[in-house]
Amino acid sequence: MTKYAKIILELINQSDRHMTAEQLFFELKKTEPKVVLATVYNNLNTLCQEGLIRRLSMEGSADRFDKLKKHDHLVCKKCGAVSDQSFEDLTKDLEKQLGEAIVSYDLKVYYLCPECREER
Amino acid sequence: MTKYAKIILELINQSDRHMTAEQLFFELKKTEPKVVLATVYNNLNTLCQEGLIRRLSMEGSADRFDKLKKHDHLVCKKCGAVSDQSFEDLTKDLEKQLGEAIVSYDLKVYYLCPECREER
DNA sequence: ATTATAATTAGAATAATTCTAAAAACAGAG
DNA sequence: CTCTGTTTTTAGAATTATTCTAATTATAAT
Repeated sequence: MTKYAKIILELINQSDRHMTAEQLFFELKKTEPKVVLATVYNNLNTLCQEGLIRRLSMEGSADRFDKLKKHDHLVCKKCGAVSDQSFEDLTKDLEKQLGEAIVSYDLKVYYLCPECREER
Repeated sequence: MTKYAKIILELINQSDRHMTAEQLFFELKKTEPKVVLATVYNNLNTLCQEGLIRRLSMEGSADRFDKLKKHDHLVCKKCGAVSDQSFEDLTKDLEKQLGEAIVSYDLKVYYLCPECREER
């Protein structure tokens, strides 16, 4: 594992924001000012391929990257904010039903986050 | 509802392919040779806003558009092929648990489609 | 130290999508 | 009908996210 890959992986694992490549790039720059956006993209791609992080493709905005630990996502339909949520009881069943053939799954639940709900 | 919006909506509702804007554009062109890609994008956006179709954002490829009828998706992790699937028993529970606050949800199950599995 | 291999950089290239301004189509009032 | 205002469509430039290519730098192995 390369230098930058290691730091990027830590950034993702330590934060519970769901950062885009660009946001990770800015974080990374704080300690590694020489790094370049393409490097972040490259490393994110290899980390995904190696199955060390998870890519979340979002409607209407750039992909976000997340730790592996299994969980689902609540996504605000209005502002796009993402938060973690576990629908364990349900997804346990899901996994059982799906069986071996399944590689993974992605459950996104869309709602209006508290802030956006007030604005209405 | 405008002329092209109507045809696009029909194309989506009549097919069970999960077409990208570009694929829809080529379909549309068969009967409406003058239409332009931007028009397809515009109409897809308004159809989505009006809640008449559903946008599926896919990992690593362009958004696909789908009819409203509630169902889930099986996505081949390798070639990206999308097919419909209903995990009704599970998602009924999901909806019950989620309750009022929820706008919608999106469940994608990743697997290896029969073709890709053979290739291995 | 020398060479081979892999990682990073810089920046051009690409793909998907949006934006802008002009042209065309349509709809209603006279 | 014909004029006028509004909406839709068009053409193409612009933008955003991402990938690619080639050169450079760093790392590891001999």
